Amino acid sequence: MNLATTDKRIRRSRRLLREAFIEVVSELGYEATRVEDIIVRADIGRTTFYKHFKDKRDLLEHVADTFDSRYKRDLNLIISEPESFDTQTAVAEMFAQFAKHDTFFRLALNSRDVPIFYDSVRVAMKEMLTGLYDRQIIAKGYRPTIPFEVVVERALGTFLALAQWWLSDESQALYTAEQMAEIFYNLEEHGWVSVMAVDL
Amino acid sequence: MNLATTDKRIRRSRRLLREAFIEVVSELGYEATRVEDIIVRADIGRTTFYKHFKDKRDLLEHVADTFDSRYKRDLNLIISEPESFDTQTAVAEMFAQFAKHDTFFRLALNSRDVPIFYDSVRVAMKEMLTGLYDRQIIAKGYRPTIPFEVVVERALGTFLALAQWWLSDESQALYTAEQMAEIFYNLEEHGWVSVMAVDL
DNA sequence: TACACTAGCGAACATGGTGTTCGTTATTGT
DNA sequence: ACAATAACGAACACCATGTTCGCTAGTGTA
Repeated sequence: MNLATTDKRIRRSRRLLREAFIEVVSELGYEATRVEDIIVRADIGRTTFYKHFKDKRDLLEHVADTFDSRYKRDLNLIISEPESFDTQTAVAEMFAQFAKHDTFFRLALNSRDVPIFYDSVRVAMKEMLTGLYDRQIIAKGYRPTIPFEVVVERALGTFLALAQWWLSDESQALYTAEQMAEIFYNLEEHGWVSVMAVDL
Repeated sequence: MNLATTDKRIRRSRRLLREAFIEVVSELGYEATRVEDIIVRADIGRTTFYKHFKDKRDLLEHVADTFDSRYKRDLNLIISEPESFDTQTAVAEMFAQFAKHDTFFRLALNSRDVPIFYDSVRVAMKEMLTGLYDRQIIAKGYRPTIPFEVVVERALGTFLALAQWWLSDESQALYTAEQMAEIFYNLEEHGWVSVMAVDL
């Protein structure tokens, strides 16, 4: 796909198409979105669209790749830094990334209509959590009685459920990324009762 | 949709279309499948297809509904029985249902290409868990500090991760449905460390 | 069994989105 | 300044969709 073109016109066209794609798909859903809708929104000629992309699917993958490389770069920085060996700090950084690219993540998590987005996010987050739990298990000499895979899948489910809720509505205003990480930590470490208060 | 028609021809046509749908979509994937492919495989006239279904999506939903009604009946019986007020017993019954209809559930949990199958299972399980957690929260006077919705979504993630693992490979031989329910209970109640042993 | 009903059928058709071609104009990198 | 080429719009062929119509064949019921 040769992303790093020098020609301004090419970069501009692709950027406009990416932006229009996210907008229109957010409104209509992937299936219902037509190429026509995208190029009208982007104010780009029909010919130009097909010069860059084979079809709607091709653009979808391009958009997914673009976002992937954007937050994966940041996330990889997080893993490599020594202070992120603390789980809570690392998870807080993950939530911060979600807030930073919230348009994309909101689309990815909410519409099961665009499975590629959801999957790519899922895979990236799973890698993160796998690394984090791996460290803890080694550090503390734990030995899983059920497959490690299942422990991670479960933590991933928790993380994505929290993230989805955090991005929806206006709940980002209620909790900071650090507070979300704390909730995640409590749920994982102490079970669901840890997020319950008791009425007298 | 009036599923229980008396006319043999109607039942036959719909059955042939359901069967053809599953076959063709398995081979080509949902997106790439055309109505043309389905009616050729089913050996059904074009007119007949559109007499029964609005479009490809409509048939998809009909197929999902058909599978749904096969296991939902059993699950609804579980909720209504008094002994299932105990969470662990109810969850064990849910695992037992997965084992009973394992062909369908294995398909639904693994196939990402036909999200509606996965979704319908997800929705059914979510209803179950919502009922169970609702009871516990009321019984113990708990007051959630994060949305009840998120607690349930998280439990659902745990349940589905365990179920998917249990159905795959031959791990059904390793644990019984009751033991899986115990693992689920420990994870939910006491956190992930509860399924870890410690090396000396 | 007879008969009214209607599902299934194929052929033909309108519709609408897809992806391509071509000659012209505008913008870019060097 | 200029050669290269991206963007453009209009026109087009193509193909899957979904509908219409007159006819045939299978079905439930009396």
